[in-house]
Parts: sequence; C-alpha cells; structure tokens
Amino acid sequence: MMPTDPLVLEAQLCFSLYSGERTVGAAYRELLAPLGLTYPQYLVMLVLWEDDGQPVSALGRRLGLDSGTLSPLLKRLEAAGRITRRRSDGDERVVRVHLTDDGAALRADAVSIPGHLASRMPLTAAETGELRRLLGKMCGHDA
Amino acid sequence: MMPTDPLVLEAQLCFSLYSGERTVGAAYRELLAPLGLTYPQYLVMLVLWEDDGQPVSALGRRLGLDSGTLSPLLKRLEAAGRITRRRSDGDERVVRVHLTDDGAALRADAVSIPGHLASRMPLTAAETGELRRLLGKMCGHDA
DNA sequence: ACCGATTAGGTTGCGCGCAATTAAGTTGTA
DNA sequence: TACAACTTAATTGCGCGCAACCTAATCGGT
Repeated sequence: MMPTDPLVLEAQLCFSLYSGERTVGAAYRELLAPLGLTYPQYLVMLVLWEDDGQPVSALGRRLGLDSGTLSPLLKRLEAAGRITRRRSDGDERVVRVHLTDDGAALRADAVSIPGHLASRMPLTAAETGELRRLLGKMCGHDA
Repeated sequence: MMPTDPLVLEAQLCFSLYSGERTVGAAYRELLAPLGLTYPQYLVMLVLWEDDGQPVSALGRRLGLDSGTLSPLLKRLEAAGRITRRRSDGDERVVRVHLTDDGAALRADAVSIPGHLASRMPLTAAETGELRRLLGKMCGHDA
C-alpha cells in the first residue's frame, strides 16, 4: 500500500474548492447574464434585498470583502442604475447603499435562480446541505 | 413553519463556496508567500512537479484554465526563473513548459504545505475527504 | 500541391480580490 | 479647544479568470 503523494493535485482540498467554485460561478454567470449582474454583484444585491440602506462596511462584513473590492463594484452597480450611494446624515464618513426602484424590482427576476441552480447540479438536497455544513465548519462558522 | 427565503445569502450554496474558497485561498497565500508563489501558480507547479515538459494545453485541461489565464501566469513564472517555455520540435504550435532547476527544487519546500494546511483547518480527515467527494460530484467528476 | 478547416497559443479588455496607502470625518482626552 | 488616535471609504497596483479575437502552424480532402 503506497502512501498517496501529498502533492498530487487531486489529493488537495484546495483544488477541489478552487475548481468547484469556478464551476458553480460559471453556472451563476449564465443565469445572471439576463439580469445584467455579475456573480459578486448578485451577492451584494442579495444582501441589499435583505436589508436596504446598509453602509459599505456592513456589506463588507457580511460578504468578507474590503473597500478595495466593494468601492468599484458599487460604482458599477450605481452606473447601471441599480443602487445609489449617499453619505450618512449622522456620520459623514459612512456611505449608505440604497436600492433604486430598478434594483428592488430585480429581486423578482432573481427568486428563481437558486432553484434553477439546484436543479442543474448533480447533488441531492441532503448532499447540498452537508456540503454547506462542511464549508461553514471549515470557515470557522461554529455550528 | 415558515419556508426559508431562498434568497437569503447564507441559504445559498454559492456563498458557502465563494466564501470557503477565499478562506482557504488566504491560508495558502500565507504559506506560499515564502516560496514566492501565488495560489494559482502553486497549482501549476503541482502539475509540473507531477509531469515536467507538458504543453500549455495539458496544463489548461488539468486545471480547467484557458490560455487567457495561463499565458500571462506562465510568463510570470518564467520571469521568476521557475520554468522555461520552448516550442515543441515536432509541432511548432505547441509550447512545452519545463521546470528550471530552481523550479524543481522548490518542490522540496512545498511538500509540507498540505500538512500545514490540514492541521490549521477545523475539519477532521474524514470530513475533508467527504468535502472533496461532494465537490467532485458537484463538478461532475463521476465517482 | 492547393486551400479551407482545425488546433495551439497569445493578446486585449474587463471585473473581481486583496494589500497598501491616502483622505476625510469623528472621538477621546487633556 | 486643541490634537492625537481611530474609523470609514476611496484609490492604486497587481494577479488572476474569462470572453472575444487574432495569428501561426498543421491537417484533410481533393
């Protein structure tokens, strides 16, 4: 019984993750193209649909992204007419991100996406749940 | 019993994957910095350590990357002295990627990386295996 | 031998991610 | 009230990923 070489590509979790993320990303890209959203932009919109008017910092905390990523992304969403950015009244440092009517309406077109994606993935609902659980545990989301 | 809103960020597999990939990526970045390699460059080196002198197309097939990603990445590895690129003798279209002595020697510094990473991740070996299995199945790597 | 189709790789353009820096606003403390 | 420490975003620079396009080399059929 030979021990598996630890440096074989497929033996490394990193490659499964790397590869899996890009596979799912490609599927989302396809579904999101009609909405005129990229995959990260969709994630930002999800957070805004949950709770409109959040500061940039809150979006960053929720998604694990910093201003270096969010600032230009939000600028593009603003240019596309999906959001507006306004300095907060109380604290001029914070920029609050608000949905436009167009941005809020986009939610209706997005509700079907998780279902479409689940149906095209060769995993059962139980497997998907287990996958989410393991990924969450991996990131230290204690549960 | 309310049904969970399908658009809640955390209910979506995509976000677990997105987030997990970046978490693991950050861990690799830290371990790879002393070697002067980025995470994708490390994946390319893994493939070359397994089998030196492969054409660019073979690297792309193995990693799921196209020339738009690989060409500049390989150029940077070449500039760093880790690889060389030579047109194939038989077919002038194919470019074969070869490790330099430096690139080959780097393998010795890399063998400890998978172990270090596994030890800092809050998953058991069994969980990691299950995670890899699910990710593989998700990507259609029939097994 | 010729010519269209195919294949391999490179280039361009754009949108992330992330580190590092900067600028502006706010808070705490003397 | 002055002033240093802190907080919030924006900016810069670089390296991916990927789509779209381009060029050069090879192959296939006639």
